Amino acid sequence: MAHASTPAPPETARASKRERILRGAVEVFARSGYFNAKVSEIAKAAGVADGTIYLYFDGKEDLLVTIFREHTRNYLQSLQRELAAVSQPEARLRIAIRHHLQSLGSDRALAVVYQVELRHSLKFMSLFSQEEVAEYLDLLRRTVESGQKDGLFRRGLHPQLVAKAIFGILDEMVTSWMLSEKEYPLADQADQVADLVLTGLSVSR
Amino acid sequence: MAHASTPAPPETARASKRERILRGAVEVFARSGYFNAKVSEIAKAAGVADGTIYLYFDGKEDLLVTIFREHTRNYLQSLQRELAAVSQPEARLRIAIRHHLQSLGSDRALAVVYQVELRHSLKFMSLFSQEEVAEYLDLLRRTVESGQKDGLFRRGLHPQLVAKAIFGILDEMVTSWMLSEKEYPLADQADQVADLVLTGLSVSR
Amino acid sequence: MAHASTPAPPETARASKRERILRGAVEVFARSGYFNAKVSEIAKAAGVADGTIYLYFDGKEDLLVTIFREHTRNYLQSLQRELAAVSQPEARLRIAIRHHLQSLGSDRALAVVYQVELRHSLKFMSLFSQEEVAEYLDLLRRTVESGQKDGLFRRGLHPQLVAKAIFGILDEMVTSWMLSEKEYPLADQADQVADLVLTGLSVSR
Amino acid sequence: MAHASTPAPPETARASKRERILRGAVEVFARSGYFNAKVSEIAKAAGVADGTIYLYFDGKEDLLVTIFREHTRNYLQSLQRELAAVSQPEARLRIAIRHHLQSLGSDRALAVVYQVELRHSLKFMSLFSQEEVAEYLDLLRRTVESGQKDGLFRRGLHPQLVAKAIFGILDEMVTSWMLSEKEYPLADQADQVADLVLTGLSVSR
DNA sequence: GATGAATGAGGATTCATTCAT
DNA sequence: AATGAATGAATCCTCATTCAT
Repeated sequence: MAHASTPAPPETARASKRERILRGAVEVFARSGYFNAKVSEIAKAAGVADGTIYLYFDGKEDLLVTIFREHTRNYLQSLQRELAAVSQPEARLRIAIRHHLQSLGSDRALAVVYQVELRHSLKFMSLFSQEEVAEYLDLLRRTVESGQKDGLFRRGLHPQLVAKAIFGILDEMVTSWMLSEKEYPLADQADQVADLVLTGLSVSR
Repeated sequence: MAHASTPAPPETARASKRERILRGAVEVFARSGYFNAKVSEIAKAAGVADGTIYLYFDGKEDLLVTIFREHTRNYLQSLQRELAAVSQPEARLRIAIRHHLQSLGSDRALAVVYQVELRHSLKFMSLFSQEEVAEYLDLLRRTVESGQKDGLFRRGLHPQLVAKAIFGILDEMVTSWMLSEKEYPLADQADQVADLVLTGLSVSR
Repeated sequence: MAHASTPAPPETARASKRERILRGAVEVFARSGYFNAKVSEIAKAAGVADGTIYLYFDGKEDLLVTIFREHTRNYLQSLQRELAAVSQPEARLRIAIRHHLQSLGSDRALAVVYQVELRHSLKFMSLFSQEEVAEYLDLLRRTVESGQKDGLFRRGLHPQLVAKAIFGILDEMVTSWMLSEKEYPLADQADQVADLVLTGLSVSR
Repeated sequence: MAHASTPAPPETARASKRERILRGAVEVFARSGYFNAKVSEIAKAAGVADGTIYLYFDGKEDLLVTIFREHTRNYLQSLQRELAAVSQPEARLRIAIRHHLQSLGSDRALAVVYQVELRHSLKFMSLFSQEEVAEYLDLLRRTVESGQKDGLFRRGLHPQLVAKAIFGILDEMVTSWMLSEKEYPLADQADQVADLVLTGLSVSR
């Protein structure tokens, strides 16, 4: 496609350089923490020169924001794909719960960035709770509401509160797993957690 | 009470200086974030010279650790005092939930330190999840267990998981409140949250 | 002598406090070096409060200057006392050489202060070469001159140069001993050094 | 000589930056003393940014050590070159004496660093008396020994002691010159000092 | 596009000195 | 006279970012 003569970083080389930098950042942030992470360390982990990072990103902070945005977007997209064909509220919650635990449980470094590094400051925390995460909470809330409307879930519980509670439970599970020295697979808890949540939501007979 | 003339920095002057420094640290950490907080800013907030901080603490990090330890200790002690005379598991959980939301809901700066600044690094996160917090989780777990044994709470739910879930829900409520731009009193949610939790635990009829 | 009622630091207590501070300073300077020595360390070594040092001295620098001045004065006085009854130039040089090596060889901490700490800066070096030390060099020079006049010492050697040479030799012997890990008595070299010097000065037959 | 266009900081630019920093350090150490010397002053003297110094050296202390090591190495190498073709012990000593006085006498700032700043602490003093300086003393000692074996120098004098004495005399001459306010050329004393030493060593007739 | 040498702002901490008691 | 808590000036070094090549 490129008929240029000289170097001509093919599309993919460029893409992979950007990805390598992001991956390097995830690993270095997870290992050292955002504030202690050195840009030069990230460059080394990515196999590029320090200055190269600034060709792709605005700086250290932009790396963190980008990691958050891209992973959250991917996360939401794949979740929505999985939910597309499922309308049953209970099943939808089970899928969401498993998806949450699987996504972060499959990449400890990414989990550390999500559970620890992204909460470095009020600024990031706000970022965290806006937009994408708000959308995620909304998705949970609507599912709860629809379950209540269908008479599947107990009414009387404020759907927004329930959505936050589910998020809080999942968040705590991930954090707890991430800090644990035992190496259990996080997704193994999906059924238990789903049982807990659905039991809590279930209509008493 | 002291009739002596000279003795100088009476017990309380010294104590209050220490407290002023800790309070200054809470406020500056909440405002600027731990890493961006300048020791000189804390000193100014406390009304002491920069160097004075080092007469009372080992450094910036020690301030954060001390804030955590002392508040958590106080928190646990006052909770245990409130629970001393209460044996009914439902009532105990209601008290714990309200206590949690009240403690952090009455001091936004402290809440920021707890929800954000203490989670700066894996190191602090670990600190956070050890000892005092572990004791707190344990208290919740034992209450759940005793409710299950008494037939008040649904069996089949793993008590440790339930304890984590309760903690996760509370944690999320505090974070959500802390980040919210609305100024609602956090403790007002105590009943709702307690209902949510107790409903989830209740034995179906 | 003091009929005062209360504390009444008797003459000697005061004197000894001053001496204790100076001795503490010699030891701490020798151990840590002048710049790394902390005033509070000296106070501790002397068994007084930090502030007390400032009742007796103008500060850290004054301590070093005072140590130098007082020891050098004592040194010169005792040397002059020993030389008072001796007129023979050879004997006078032998006495001076032994006296030099004995004085510093009997107190390694003091030797360190003299050979190392006093040479911290051009300012101290100048102090070192002025006044008392100049007087010492002069004493050596006059002895050499008188030996030459008497025909005991070879003429043709510039007396001032010889005096500096003798001082240089002695200085090097002290430094070498001070740095040596072996624990030989420095004064044992007095005769050898004196032989060396006197041989060099002796008239060829 | 280099026809390449881009390669950037040519060997010499880099080398000269390093040299400029070292020279700046010599001057600032001589002017202010090691402890009072500010790294930023050295950077200014060298015409580089503060941080640049840390690209070439480990820190302030490393600068002092490097100055010492490199100058001493150069000194010894040029001395050995001068002595290579000279076997006569008297001539060898004359050359060594002149070389010593010339080297330090041609650079007052360097002399200050050698005579004053390097003796800041026992640690540096030890450095000073190890390795290179030990090699220098050895060279003097062997020359004395060989003169004694040849019957040129008086026996009965301990060669090691004589070597130290020569070093002490030279050291004192340099210090004395360095502190003097008169601006006499130090090397002018070479013959006088050599006469003094050789006279002292000469066999009586 | 890529490099990496150079920059220089920024801050935690130490410690000599003061002074109220 | 003695204390020692308090002060606050002073500086080394790090590291995110730039830009000439």
